[in-house]
Amino acid sequence: MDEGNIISILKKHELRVTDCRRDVLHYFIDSGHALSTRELEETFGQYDRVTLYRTLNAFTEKGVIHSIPDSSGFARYGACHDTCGPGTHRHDHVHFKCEECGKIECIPSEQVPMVNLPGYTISESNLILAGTCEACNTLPQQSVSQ
Amino acid sequence: MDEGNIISILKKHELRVTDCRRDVLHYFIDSGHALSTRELEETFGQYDRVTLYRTLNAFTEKGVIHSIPDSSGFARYGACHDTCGPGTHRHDHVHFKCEECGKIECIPSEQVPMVNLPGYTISESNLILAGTCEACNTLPQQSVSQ
DNA sequence: TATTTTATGCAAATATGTTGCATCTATAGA
DNA sequence: TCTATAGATGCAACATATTTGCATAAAATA
Repeated sequence: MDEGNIISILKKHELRVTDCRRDVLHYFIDSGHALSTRELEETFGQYDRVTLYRTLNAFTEKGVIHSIPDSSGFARYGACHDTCGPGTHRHDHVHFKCEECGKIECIPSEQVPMVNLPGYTISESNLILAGTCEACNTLPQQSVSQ
Repeated sequence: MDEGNIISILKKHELRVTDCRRDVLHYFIDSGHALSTRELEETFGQYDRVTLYRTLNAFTEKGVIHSIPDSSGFARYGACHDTCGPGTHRHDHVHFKCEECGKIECIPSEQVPMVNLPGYTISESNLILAGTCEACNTLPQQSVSQ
């Protein structure tokens, strides 16, 4: 994606355009998988850890990215769909976590089923799948990166 | 649940019966919601933090409890169904997280849908719902405890 | 360009989770 | 019931993750 689009996404979400935010958003959109804070720290050593954390929080609050439920205890994030905005966040996602390579992919095509729970209000619905991804099923054993 | 049942559950899962394990398992079974490590530390101040972490890991390995995917970045745990054991863990769960009171409930009756992803092997399937629970929908505003 | 609002970097604090080791205890067997 | 032993506990220390305060720098607005 080109710089113009990156900038317009930031502005649309009421975020000031800074180097850090441009670089991080670029990376989110171009990488096909969900990102851990660890991976972001390693990728963007030029920015302070604190700045990266604040960037992630700002992006999450404004609906640019969403945090992904994970039982490993580390926060993970993925880029939101175009339809997400400050007040119009689309709250249903399907994610697949590969136990071999550790990568989490967003599966956009699948529909998260609606569940009926009388008395409850459901605003968000996340389906988390885990197993072995296509690449790891095909290729020989890969190194595991949490 | 009475002490005899607690002890038999521990033994059935190849776990030595100790005070800490009895108390923690009791609490898991009697509380209707999923527990954070934070809540366990606060509840069981008489036991060392390390012991509680090791208890959680032992319970998880033996299939007494399961960790619950959560986007907040904290580990959460819930008691497993009767069908779970050291080698026979049921790897599909539905959980509901209330945004008001912060509690996570296990919804045992619902079926997690099977998703077809060609080339992928799916070994686990978790559906995470979020919104407002029945109690918070009925009662006036409650305090939020993460 | 001047002003204001917000982002950044650094230091430090807090939270979360693990490891090593000495000691104690639950369990099984004599 | 007593004893041996594998495993559980507590303590100290470590490792990593995340947040907060504050001074400075930069972006947006007029």
